[in-house]
Amino acid sequence: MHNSVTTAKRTTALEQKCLERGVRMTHQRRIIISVLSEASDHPDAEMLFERAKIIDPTISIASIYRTMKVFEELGIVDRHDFGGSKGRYEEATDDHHDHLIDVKSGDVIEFQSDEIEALQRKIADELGYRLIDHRLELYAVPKTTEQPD
Amino acid sequence: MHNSVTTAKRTTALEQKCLERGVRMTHQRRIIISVLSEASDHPDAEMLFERAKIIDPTISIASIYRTMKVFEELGIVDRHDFGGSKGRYEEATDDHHDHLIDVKSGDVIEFQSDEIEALQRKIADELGYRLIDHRLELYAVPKTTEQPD
DNA sequence: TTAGTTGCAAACGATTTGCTACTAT
DNA sequence: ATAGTAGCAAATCGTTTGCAACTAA
Repeated sequence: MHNSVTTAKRTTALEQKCLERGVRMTHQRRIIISVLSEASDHPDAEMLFERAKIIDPTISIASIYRTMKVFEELGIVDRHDFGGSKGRYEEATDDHHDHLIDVKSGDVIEFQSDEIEALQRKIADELGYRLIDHRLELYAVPKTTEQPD
Repeated sequence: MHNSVTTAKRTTALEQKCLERGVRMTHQRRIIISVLSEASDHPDAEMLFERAKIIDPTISIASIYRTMKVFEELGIVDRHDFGGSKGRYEEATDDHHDHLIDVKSGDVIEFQSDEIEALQRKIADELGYRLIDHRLELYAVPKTTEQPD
């Protein structure tokens, strides 16, 4: 009968945003939206492709790439690269955050620091610039895992 | 036996570092070192290739890529991507710095902030991690150039 | 109805690599 | 002498695109 209320709501919100901008809500896009909303690990295109194929094995990798591009433009997806060669995606949220990459496990942890944001604005300002965007990634190892070299 | 003293010294220092690690100092590598040491604009592989060809037109792009990889491993070159699709290189310096990218002109400005460095370490620490490395890029527009949209 | 979207396969741009001929040590 | 390196061209990898067949609006 009713699925998870939150999931239903969220999906509708994204579909809404697509329709508003004249972007059609296709079968494939609905699948991709559901894959994205279930992911918390910043998947790359191939991971999205694999997960989408579970739902509909006829979907193509081209649709993943095309849809990610459309969604990026709609502002409902953010793309990162985290140093690797492939792009990685996450559903955009209203709150800005940066990433800490656990270099042992590959895990990505999101964090937020108003202090850093303010400092960045201040630095740009002092250099005579107005900050438009930024990218901050911390590469780190867990303290508990730490071993003597 | 002394050319420009500073250039000679620096080149020697890099050559030294290569020899120490069993990396041969070839004609092409010497050229690439000189191109690098003259660049202050974070050139990509193709730019390095063009500049190297002025000195010796027989050099190949493969040597640029191979040498950059070797130099990266030797720690005498840093590679960035600054959001574009191609890697961009700079001679490594002892002092750490981050980059502000002027999105109007494409210029890259280097800056240094102990405050930001400290804050990053603190954030990692609070998340239970020890900071290994980081990447910070500010994308900004000049205040003076600023126009009403 | 028709403009937007799909899957496919070919094209792409940046980078890497196998090979055979050199060259620094 | 010989291990490392060069240039060349072909290969690879992630991503994009032209096209003809569909499909949401």
